[in-house]
Amino acid sequence: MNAEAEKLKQARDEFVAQWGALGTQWGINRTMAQIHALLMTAPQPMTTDEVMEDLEISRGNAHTNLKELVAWGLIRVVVKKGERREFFEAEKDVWSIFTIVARERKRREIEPALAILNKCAGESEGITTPEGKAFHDQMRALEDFVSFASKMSDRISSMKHGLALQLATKILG
Amino acid sequence: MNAEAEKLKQARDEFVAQWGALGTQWGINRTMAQIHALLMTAPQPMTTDEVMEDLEISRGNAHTNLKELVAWGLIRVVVKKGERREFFEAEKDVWSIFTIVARERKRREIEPALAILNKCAGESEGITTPEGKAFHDQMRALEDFVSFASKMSDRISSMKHGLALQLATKILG
DNA sequence: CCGGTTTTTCAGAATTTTCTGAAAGATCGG
DNA sequence: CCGATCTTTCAGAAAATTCTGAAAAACCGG
Repeated sequence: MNAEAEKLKQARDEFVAQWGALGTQWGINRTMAQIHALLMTAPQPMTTDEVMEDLEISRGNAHTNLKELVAWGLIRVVVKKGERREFFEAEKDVWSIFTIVARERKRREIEPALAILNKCAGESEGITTPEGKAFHDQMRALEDFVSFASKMSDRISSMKHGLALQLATKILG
Repeated sequence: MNAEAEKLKQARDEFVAQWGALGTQWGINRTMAQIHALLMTAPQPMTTDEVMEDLEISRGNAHTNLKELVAWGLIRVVVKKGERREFFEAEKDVWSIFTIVARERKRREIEPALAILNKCAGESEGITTPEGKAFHDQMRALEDFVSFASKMSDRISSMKHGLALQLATKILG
């Protein structure tokens, strides 16, 4: 292997390792983040066995996390002519990745929060004590804000990349 | 205890329990989220012992998570005249809570990501193979996007609540 | 300084999450 | 239908995280 290929391999390995460590912070498990990093920087779609070998993980682990990434929509299954094995390929466009992650986070973080707030606000509706009133108001304030954030997230995610950028320019400018 | 107080207690207990469960999804530990929920809905600042008793947790656990919440800025220490014990009080304003969480998430999620991307982009600079070029481009694209998101987050967080709402109206309208 | 109170720390226990490896299930060409 | 290949599942192992409880440290009025 020549010097350039060696340098590339090193940089890529580092990216995969570090991205995996970072995944933990994001509430995503290490392996899933590593596979994602690996596929995002793979020149070709990869098989389960290649992923296993590259990351030195078990088949079960590779399989589960590959399917999870497919469920998120961050990677796709690719079938090749004359090949029975499945190949996996990552979405590489950053705006697409962003909208996918935003959608998933909304589903897992925003929507359950809204449900709780709405329920608690409802249950404390009409209580006449000062404490009850304060609690109710606090729930409503949180609910309003979260609901508002949810709508913003939808709106931005549904924009085309260019349009979002244009909006951003206005905000940053 | 009368019916209204009972109803309130139930609603609040549910909020604390559910918010705690939700915390897990957010990458925050259950106890920390529960304490936060408890203090956000407390009519008065609370002591460590009150928090312990209310959530049925150990002193060590209560202490560690209270201090962690103080470090985040989500709660404050309050000293009362003639009292040696510390009391804790939560920030209740939703916009303040949002900016604190946004700032912390940026620090823990965005900044480390930027560092990795920048390093890997640098290391792969100037590699002439097609794979090397593709890797470098991917790193730069990710870096640009994350850096951009970081700036947006700063800009929005530093707005006054009213101004943010005004901007939001423009986006949603 | 003393005795009482409150805060802090941390080793080991408990719990939760993730991973392995092997077995079972599916798919396919012949 | 068979044998080969690939995919899926899952019980138990391993690892990571969180919690307890008790001891140590800090603090304070007198």
